Amino acid sequence: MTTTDPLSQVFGALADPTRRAILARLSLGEASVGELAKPHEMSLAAVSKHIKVLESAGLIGRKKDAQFSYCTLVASPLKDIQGWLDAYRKFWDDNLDQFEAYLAELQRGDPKSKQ
Amino acid sequence: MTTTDPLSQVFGALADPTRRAILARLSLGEASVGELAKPHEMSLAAVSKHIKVLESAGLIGRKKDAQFSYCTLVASPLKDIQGWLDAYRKFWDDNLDQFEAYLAELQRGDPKSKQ
DNA sequence: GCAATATTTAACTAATTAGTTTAAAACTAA
DNA sequence: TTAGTTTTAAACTAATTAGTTAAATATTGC
Repeated sequence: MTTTDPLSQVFGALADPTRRAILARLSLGEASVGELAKPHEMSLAAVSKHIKVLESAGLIGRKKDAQFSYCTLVASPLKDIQGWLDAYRKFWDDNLDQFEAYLAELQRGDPKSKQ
Repeated sequence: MTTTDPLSQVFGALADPTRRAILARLSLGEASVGELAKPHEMSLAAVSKHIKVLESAGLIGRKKDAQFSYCTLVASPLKDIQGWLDAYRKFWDDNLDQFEAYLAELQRGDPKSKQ
């Protein structure tokens, strides 16, 4: 990810299981860096860096309280990904597939489709 | 992306604007490596590598014909991403927000929601 | 002020990535 | 067979990434 366009940053941030696990944890509610680090086997500093990547991508927000840094999920970049995906949904959406098959049948004049 | 889990591979493949442009082109129909490379300023070899990354992630399929290699979009990994995203949709989907608010109102017995 | 806690930064290493140019491979057509 | 076309592979460089440990920073409570 040499480029810095926002979508690449978000996709890049999600391209790591530790970071996705952090987001999954945050979907249950805010947590401090230490709490987020606990389930992972790497050092706290490593998790701190992962959190920074997520923060740079806009996927988490932070609130400092005393010596703690509380993280919260920010979903808007995920919505952007959803928007990008929308252009491709027609390639896998079963309902749409069926609809297209139905249209194709109509064009062929296949009698099965007429009842 | 040191890890090799499929979701990380797909997210990683999408974390590059050249590769997303290639997918966008393929959404219009199959194309050879040369055709895919034409709009990009980098060398053909570089585009060939990008295509390989997309192929490894399962996002494109290939069909060899004479000296040409024709690429096609394979959308199933995008469907997997959609599935992953689904867990987070509630954090940004306005309709769902409204639906939840509606449910909450029902539970409260708020008279406004009853007609 | 001092000790303890929470987090980040610095310095470093090893691996990966994205690109280059050049060469090789596979095929076509004359 | 030879020349041209398409694509991939090899060898290389420069930059980035993911991790480490150790030190620094910031805050609390005594």
